[in-house]
Amino acid sequence: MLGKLYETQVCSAARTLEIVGERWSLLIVRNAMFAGMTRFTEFQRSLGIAPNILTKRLTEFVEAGLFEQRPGPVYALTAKGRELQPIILALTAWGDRWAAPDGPPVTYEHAGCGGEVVVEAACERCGERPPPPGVTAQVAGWARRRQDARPVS
Amino acid sequence: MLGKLYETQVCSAARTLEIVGERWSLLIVRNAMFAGMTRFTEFQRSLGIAPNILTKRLTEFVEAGLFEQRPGPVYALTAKGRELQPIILALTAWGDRWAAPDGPPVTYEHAGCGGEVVVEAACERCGERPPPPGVTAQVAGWARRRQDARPVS
DNA sequence: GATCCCACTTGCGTGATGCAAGTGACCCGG
DNA sequence: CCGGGTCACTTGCATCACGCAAGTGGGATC
Repeated sequence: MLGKLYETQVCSAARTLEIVGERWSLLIVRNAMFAGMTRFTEFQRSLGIAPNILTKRLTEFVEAGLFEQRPGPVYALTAKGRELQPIILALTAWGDRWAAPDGPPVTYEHAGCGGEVVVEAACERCGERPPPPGVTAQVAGWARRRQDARPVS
Repeated sequence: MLGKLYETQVCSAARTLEIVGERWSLLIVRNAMFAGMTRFTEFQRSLGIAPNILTKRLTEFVEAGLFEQRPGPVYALTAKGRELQPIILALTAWGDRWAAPDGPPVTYEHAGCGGEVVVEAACERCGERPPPPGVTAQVAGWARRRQDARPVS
Protein backbone atom coordinates (compact mmCIF):
# COMPACT_ATOMS: atom_id res chain seq x y z
CA MET A 1 0.00 0.00 0.00
CA LEU A 2 1.61 3.14 -1.18
CA GLY A 3 2.22 5.72 1.48
CA LYS A 4 0.93 8.63 -0.58
CA LEU A 5 -1.85 7.46 -2.84
CA TYR A 6 -2.53 8.51 -6.41
CA GLU A 7 -5.68 10.30 -5.34
CA THR A 8 -5.89 12.64 -8.28
CA GLN A 9 -5.82 9.78 -10.76
CA VAL A 10 -9.27 8.60 -11.78
CA CYS A 11 -7.97 5.40 -13.26
CA SER A 12 -8.07 1.78 -12.24
CA ALA A 13 -4.42 1.16 -13.01
CA ALA A 14 -3.59 3.74 -10.37
CA ARG A 15 -5.90 1.99 -7.90
CA THR A 16 -4.09 -1.26 -8.61
CA LEU A 17 -0.67 0.34 -8.21
CA GLU A 18 -1.76 1.76 -4.86
CA ILE A 19 -2.09 -1.81 -3.65
CA VAL A 20 0.73 -3.63 -5.46
CA GLY A 21 2.97 -0.84 -6.67
CA GLU A 22 5.45 -0.89 -3.85
CA ARG A 23 8.82 -2.46 -3.96
CA TRP A 24 8.70 -6.27 -3.80
CA SER A 25 4.92 -6.48 -3.95
CA LEU A 26 4.46 -8.12 -7.33
CA LEU A 27 7.43 -10.40 -6.77
CA ILE A 28 5.82 -11.66 -3.58
CA VAL A 29 2.59 -12.30 -5.47
CA ARG A 30 4.55 -14.01 -8.22
CA ASN A 31 6.24 -16.37 -5.80
CA ALA A 32 2.96 -17.24 -4.13
CA MET A 33 1.28 -17.79 -7.47
CA PHE A 34 3.88 -19.71 -9.38
CA ALA A 35 6.23 -21.20 -6.82
CA GLY A 36 3.51 -22.15 -4.37
CA MET A 37 5.10 -20.21 -1.54
CA THR A 38 3.00 -19.71 1.57
CA ARG A 39 5.49 -19.24 4.43
CA PHE A 40 7.24 -16.17 5.67
CA THR A 41 10.76 -17.54 5.38
CA GLU A 42 10.08 -18.94 1.93
CA PHE A 43 9.31 -15.47 0.65
CA GLN A 44 12.12 -13.91 2.63
CA ARG A 45 14.78 -16.31 1.48
CA SER A 46 13.79 -16.44 -2.14
CA LEU A 47 13.57 -12.68 -2.48
CA GLY A 48 16.20 -11.46 -0.07
CA ILE A 49 13.67 -9.05 1.30
CA ALA A 50 14.09 -7.53 4.74
CA PRO A 51 11.76 -9.10 7.30
CA ASN A 52 10.24 -5.81 8.37
CA ILE A 53 9.33 -5.01 4.77
CA LEU A 54 7.96 -8.50 4.14
CA THR A 55 5.85 -8.28 7.29
CA LYS A 56 4.45 -4.97 6.17
CA ARG A 57 3.69 -6.22 2.67
CA LEU A 58 2.03 -9.45 3.76
CA THR A 59 -0.02 -7.67 6.41
CA GLU A 60 -1.29 -5.16 3.89
CA PHE A 61 -2.00 -7.85 1.32
CA VAL A 62 -4.14 -9.63 3.88
CA GLU A 63 -5.93 -6.37 4.69
CA ALA A 64 -6.46 -5.68 1.00
CA GLY A 65 -7.83 -9.17 0.46
CA LEU A 66 -5.08 -10.45 -1.84
CA PHE A 67 -3.99 -13.08 0.68
CA GLU A 68 -5.62 -14.69 3.62
CA GLN A 69 -3.67 -15.75 6.65
CA ARG A 70 -4.26 -19.15 8.11
CA PRO A 71 -2.75 -20.82 11.15
CA GLY A 72 0.77 -21.95 10.66
CA PRO A 73 0.95 -19.18 9.63
CA VAL A 74 0.17 -19.77 6.01
CA TYR A 75 -0.32 -16.95 3.51
CA ALA A 76 -2.67 -18.10 0.78
CA LEU A 77 -3.62 -16.14 -2.33
CA THR A 78 -7.31 -15.37 -2.63
CA ALA A 79 -9.19 -15.19 -5.92
CA LYS A 80 -8.60 -11.46 -5.82
CA GLY A 81 -4.88 -12.08 -5.50
CA ARG A 82 -4.79 -14.76 -8.17
CA GLU A 83 -6.37 -12.41 -10.66
CA LEU A 84 -3.18 -10.37 -10.63
CA GLN A 85 -1.79 -13.07 -12.88
CA PRO A 86 -2.10 -11.27 -16.22
CA ILE A 87 -0.06 -8.43 -14.76
CA ILE A 88 2.75 -10.82 -13.85
CA LEU A 89 2.53 -12.44 -17.27
CA ALA A 90 2.58 -9.09 -19.04
CA LEU A 91 5.58 -7.92 -17.03
CA THR A 92 7.33 -11.16 -17.90
CA ALA A 93 6.53 -10.89 -21.58
CA TRP A 94 7.90 -7.37 -21.82
CA GLY A 95 11.02 -8.38 -19.95
CA ASP A 96 11.47 -11.42 -22.18
CA ARG A 97 11.30 -9.19 -25.23
CA TRP A 98 13.38 -6.28 -24.10
CA ALA A 99 15.43 -7.22 -21.07
CA ALA A 100 16.38 -10.87 -21.44
CA PRO A 101 19.63 -11.10 -23.41
CA ASP A 102 19.90 -14.78 -22.56
CA GLY A 103 16.32 -15.59 -23.51
CA PRO A 104 13.32 -16.14 -21.26
CA PRO A 105 14.29 -17.59 -17.87
CA VAL A 106 10.71 -18.59 -17.11
CA THR A 107 7.89 -19.57 -19.42
CA TYR A 108 4.31 -20.09 -18.46
CA GLU A 109 2.48 -23.19 -19.62
CA HIS A 110 -1.08 -24.32 -19.87
CA ALA A 111 -1.34 -27.11 -17.34
CA GLY A 112 -2.26 -30.35 -19.02
CA CYS A 113 -2.03 -29.10 -22.57
CA GLY A 114 1.60 -28.00 -22.36
CA GLY A 115 1.18 -25.03 -24.67
CA GLU A 116 2.70 -21.71 -23.81
CA VAL A 117 0.45 -19.19 -22.14
CA VAL A 118 0.85 -15.65 -23.39
CA VAL A 119 -0.91 -12.53 -22.44
CA GLU A 120 -2.23 -10.32 -25.19
CA ALA A 121 -4.52 -7.46 -25.85
CA ALA A 122 -7.37 -8.38 -28.16
CA CYS A 123 -10.57 -6.77 -29.36
CA GLU A 124 -13.67 -8.32 -27.84
CA ARG A 125 -15.76 -7.43 -30.85
CA CYS A 126 -13.69 -8.49 -33.82
CA GLY A 127 -10.98 -10.59 -32.18
CA GLU A 128 -8.09 -8.67 -33.67
CA ARG A 129 -4.97 -7.94 -31.74
CA PRO A 130 -4.32 -4.31 -32.41
CA PRO A 131 -0.79 -2.95 -32.19
CA PRO A 132 -0.39 -0.38 -29.44
CA PRO A 133 -1.31 2.67 -31.51
CA GLY A 134 -4.59 0.95 -32.38
CA VAL A 135 -5.83 1.11 -28.82
CA THR A 136 -7.42 4.26 -27.51
CA ALA A 137 -8.52 5.23 -24.04
CA GLN A 138 -12.11 6.29 -23.52
CA VAL A 139 -12.67 8.14 -20.30
CA ALA A 140 -16.14 7.79 -18.83
CA GLY A 141 -18.08 11.01 -18.45
CA TRP A 142 -18.26 10.82 -14.67
CA ALA A 143 -14.57 10.08 -14.54
CA ARG A 144 -13.72 13.08 -16.68
CA ARG A 145 -15.88 15.29 -14.51
CA ARG A 146 -14.28 13.91 -11.39
CA GLN A 147 -10.80 14.38 -12.85
CA ASP A 148 -11.64 17.99 -13.74
CA ALA A 149 -12.93 18.60 -10.23
CA ARG A 150 -9.56 17.49 -8.87
CA PRO A 151 -6.93 19.92 -9.91
CA VAL A 152 -3.53 18.53 -9.10
CA SER A 153 -1.55 21.63 -8.41
CA MET B 1 15.31 2.52 -12.42
CA LEU B 2 15.21 0.99 -9.01
CA GLY B 3 18.02 2.02 -6.72
CA LYS B 4 18.71 -1.47 -5.48
CA LEU B 5 18.04 -3.97 -8.25
CA TYR B 6 16.46 -7.39 -7.96
CA GLU B 7 19.74 -9.04 -8.82
CA THR B 8 19.01 -12.39 -7.28
CA GLN B 9 15.84 -12.80 -9.32
CA VAL B 10 16.36 -14.69 -12.55
CA CYS B 11 13.06 -13.61 -13.97
CA SER B 12 11.98 -11.20 -16.66
CA ALA B 13 9.23 -9.63 -14.58
CA ALA B 14 11.91 -8.52 -12.14
CA ARG B 15 13.93 -7.08 -14.99
CA THR B 16 10.90 -5.13 -16.12
CA LEU B 17 10.18 -3.88 -12.61
CA GLU B 18 13.77 -2.69 -12.34
CA ILE B 19 12.98 -0.27 -15.16
CA VAL B 20 9.35 0.69 -14.54
CA GLY B 21 8.74 -0.40 -10.96
CA GLU B 22 9.37 2.92 -9.30
CA ARG B 23 6.74 5.27 -8.13
CA TRP B 24 4.98 7.13 -10.95
CA SER B 25 6.76 5.23 -13.71
CA LEU B 26 3.86 3.32 -15.21
CA LEU B 27 1.54 6.30 -14.82
CA ILE B 28 3.95 8.41 -16.84
CA VAL B 29 4.02 5.72 -19.53
CA ARG B 30 0.24 5.51 -19.40
CA ASN B 31 -0.17 9.23 -19.97
CA ALA B 32 2.27 9.22 -22.85
CA MET B 33 0.59 6.22 -24.41
CA PHE B 34 -3.07 7.04 -24.02
CA ALA B 35 -3.28 10.77 -23.47
CA GLY B 36 -0.64 11.64 -26.03
CA MET B 37 1.43 13.58 -23.55
CA THR B 38 4.93 14.54 -24.63
CA ARG B 39 5.81 17.62 -22.58
CA PHE B 40 7.30 17.96 -19.13
CA THR B 41 4.56 20.15 -17.71
CA GLU B 42 1.84 17.96 -19.18
CA PHE B 43 3.11 15.02 -17.19
CA GLN B 44 3.79 17.12 -14.14
CA ARG B 45 0.38 18.74 -14.05
CA SER B 46 -1.64 15.67 -14.81
CA LEU B 47 0.14 13.54 -12.24
CA GLY B 48 1.03 16.04 -9.54
CA ILE B 49 4.51 14.61 -9.52
CA ALA B 50 7.43 16.60 -8.15
CA PRO B 51 9.60 18.05 -10.88
CA ASN B 52 12.79 16.53 -9.56
CA ILE B 53 11.21 13.09 -9.61
CA LEU B 54 9.73 13.58 -13.07
CA THR B 55 13.10 14.71 -14.38
CA LYS B 56 14.74 11.66 -12.96
CA ARG B 57 12.11 9.31 -14.38
CA LEU B 58 12.12 10.81 -17.86
CA THR B 59 15.90 10.85 -18.00
CA GLU B 60 16.09 7.22 -17.05
CA PHE B 61 13.35 6.25 -19.48
CA VAL B 62 15.33 7.89 -22.25
CA GLU B 63 18.45 6.04 -21.13
CA ALA B 64 16.54 2.77 -20.99
CA GLY B 65 15.14 3.35 -24.45
CA LEU B 66 11.48 3.66 -23.48
CA PHE B 67 11.33 7.26 -24.65
CA GLU B 68 13.37 9.35 -26.96
CA GLN B 69 13.90 13.01 -26.38
CA ARG B 70 13.50 15.38 -29.27
CA PRO B 71 13.95 19.13 -29.45
CA GLY B 72 11.16 21.06 -27.83
CA PRO B 73 11.78 19.10 -25.70
CA VAL B 74 9.41 16.38 -26.64
CA TYR B 75 9.39 12.99 -24.93
CA ALA B 76 8.16 10.36 -27.36
CA LEU B 77 7.51 6.71 -26.60
CA THR B 78 9.64 4.29 -28.58
CA ALA B 79 8.43 0.88 -29.74
CA LYS B 80 10.07 -0.51 -26.62
CA GLY B 81 8.03 1.86 -24.51
CA ARG B 82 4.80 1.24 -26.38
CA GLU B 83 5.08 -2.48 -25.78
CA LEU B 84 4.46 -1.83 -22.11
CA GLN B 85 0.83 -1.47 -23.10
CA PRO B 86 -0.42 -4.91 -22.01
CA ILE B 87 0.95 -4.16 -18.54
CA ILE B 88 -1.10 -0.97 -18.34
CA LEU B 89 -4.15 -2.79 -19.66
CA ALA B 90 -3.72 -5.65 -17.20
CA LEU B 91 -3.33 -3.24 -14.28
CA THR B 92 -6.46 -1.45 -15.43
CA ALA B 93 -8.45 -4.65 -15.77
CA TRP B 94 -7.57 -5.81 -12.29
CA GLY B 95 -8.40 -2.43 -10.86
CA ASP B 96 -11.70 -2.37 -12.74
CA ARG B 97 -12.60 -5.70 -11.27
CA TRP B 98 -11.48 -5.25 -7.72
CA ALA B 99 -10.92 -1.59 -6.99
CA ALA B 100 -13.50 0.37 -8.97
CA PRO B 101 -16.67 0.69 -6.87
CA ASP B 102 -18.08 3.18 -9.37
CA GLY B 103 -17.25 1.09 -12.40
CA PRO B 104 -14.41 1.47 -14.88
CA PRO B 105 -13.32 5.08 -15.28
CA VAL B 106 -11.41 4.32 -18.48
CA THR B 107 -12.01 1.70 -21.11
CA TYR B 108 -9.73 0.84 -23.96
CA GLU B 109 -11.12 0.55 -27.47
CA HIS B 110 -10.01 -0.87 -30.72
CA ALA B 111 -9.51 2.14 -32.93
CA GLY B 112 -11.80 1.99 -35.91
CA CYS B 113 -13.76 -1.07 -34.83
CA GLY B 114 -14.95 0.39 -31.50
CA GLY B 115 -14.86 -2.88 -29.66
CA GLU B 116 -13.37 -3.06 -26.21
CA VAL B 117 -9.78 -4.19 -25.97
CA VAL B 118 -9.08 -6.56 -23.13
CA VAL B 119 -5.93 -8.26 -22.06
CA GLU B 120 -6.05 -11.94 -21.37
CA ALA B 121 -3.87 -14.93 -20.88
CA ALA B 122 -4.41 -17.58 -23.52
CA CYS B 123 -2.77 -20.83 -24.55
CA GLU B 124 -0.89 -20.56 -27.79
CA ARG B 125 -1.44 -24.20 -28.59
CA CYS B 126 -5.09 -24.82 -27.91
CA GLY B 127 -6.43 -21.28 -27.59
CA GLU B 128 -8.01 -21.80 -24.20
CA ARG B 129 -7.95 -19.18 -21.53
CA PRO B 130 -6.92 -21.08 -18.45
CA PRO B 131 -7.93 -19.79 -15.04
CA PRO B 132 -4.97 -18.80 -12.90
CA PRO B 133 -4.39 -22.20 -11.32
CA GLY B 134 -4.13 -23.68 -14.80
CA VAL B 135 -0.95 -21.77 -15.57
CA THR B 136 2.36 -23.13 -14.38
CA ALA B 137 5.80 -21.62 -14.46
CA GLN B 138 8.58 -23.54 -16.15
CA VAL B 139 12.04 -22.36 -15.20
CA ALA B 140 14.69 -22.87 -17.84
CA GLY B 141 17.59 -25.11 -16.82
CA TRP B 142 20.18 -22.33 -17.14
CA ALA B 143 17.97 -20.06 -15.11
CA ARG B 144 17.57 -22.60 -12.34
CA ARG B 145 21.30 -23.15 -12.22
CA ARG B 146 21.90 -19.43 -12.15
CA GLN B 147 19.33 -18.99 -9.40
CA ASP B 148 20.97 -21.77 -7.35
CA ALA B 149 24.35 -20.11 -7.82
CA ARG B 150 22.93 -16.94 -6.31
CA PRO B 151 22.06 -17.54 -2.73
CA VAL B 152 20.12 -14.60 -1.40
CA SER B 153 21.08 -14.59 2.23
C1' DG C 1 17.90 -28.39 29.78
C1' DA C 2 20.15 -26.87 24.90
C1' DT C 3 19.63 -26.10 20.14
C1' DC C 4 17.40 -25.03 16.06
C1' DC C 5 13.89 -23.03 13.19
C1' DC C 6 10.21 -19.88 12.31
C1' DA C 7 7.86 -15.52 12.51
C1' DC C 8 8.34 -11.76 13.29
C1' DT C 9 10.13 -6.92 16.02
C1' DT C 10 13.28 -3.26 16.83
C1' DG C 11 16.60 0.41 16.13
C1' DC C 12 19.24 2.84 13.18
C1' DG C 13 21.26 4.30 8.73
C1' DT C 14 20.70 5.13 3.78
C1' DG C 15 18.11 6.22 -0.16
C1' DA C 16 13.65 7.71 -2.42
C1' DT C 17 10.20 10.92 -2.60
C1' DG C 18 7.73 15.30 -1.62
C1' DC C 19 7.61 20.25 -1.25
C1' DA C 20 8.56 24.71 -2.52
C1' DA C 21 11.42 28.04 -4.06
C1' DG C 22 14.60 29.30 -7.51
C1' DT C 23 16.97 29.80 -12.24
C1' DG C 24 17.50 30.47 -17.06
C1' DA C 25 15.57 30.46 -21.63
C1' DC C 26 12.04 31.84 -24.56
C1' DC C 27 7.93 34.29 -26.15
C1' DC C 28 4.63 37.95 -26.32
C1' DG C 29 2.62 42.35 -25.44
C1' DG C 30 2.91 47.16 -23.97
C1' DC D 1 13.38 48.10 -24.57
C1' DC D 2 11.01 46.04 -20.21
C1' DG D 3 7.88 43.13 -17.77
C1' DG D 4 5.21 39.21 -17.32
C1' DG D 5 4.21 34.59 -18.24
C1' DT D 6 5.39 29.87 -19.42
C1' DC D 7 8.34 25.99 -19.72
C1' DA D 8 11.97 22.90 -18.26
C1' DC D 9 14.16 21.95 -15.21
C1' DT D 10 17.54 22.58 -10.50
C1' DT D 11 18.25 23.05 -5.68
C1' DG D 12 17.86 22.49 -0.72
C1' DC D 13 15.65 20.52 2.85
C1' DA D 14 12.21 17.54 5.29
C1' DT D 15 9.74 13.29 5.50
C1' DC D 16 9.01 8.68 4.39
C1' DA D 17 10.36 4.00 2.51
C1' DC D 18 13.52 0.58 2.55
C1' DG D 19 17.77 -2.06 4.00
C1' DC D 20 20.55 -4.14 7.52
C1' DA D 21 21.40 -6.65 11.42
C1' DA D 22 20.49 -7.88 15.81
C1' DG D 23 17.05 -9.35 18.90
C1' DT D 24 12.79 -11.80 20.92
C1' DG D 25 9.44 -15.26 21.74
C1' DG D 26 7.24 -19.58 20.55
C1' DG D 27 7.45 -24.29 19.30
C1' DA D 28 9.71 -28.64 18.18
C1' DT D 29 13.35 -31.97 18.83
C1' DC D 30 17.06 -34.31 21.11
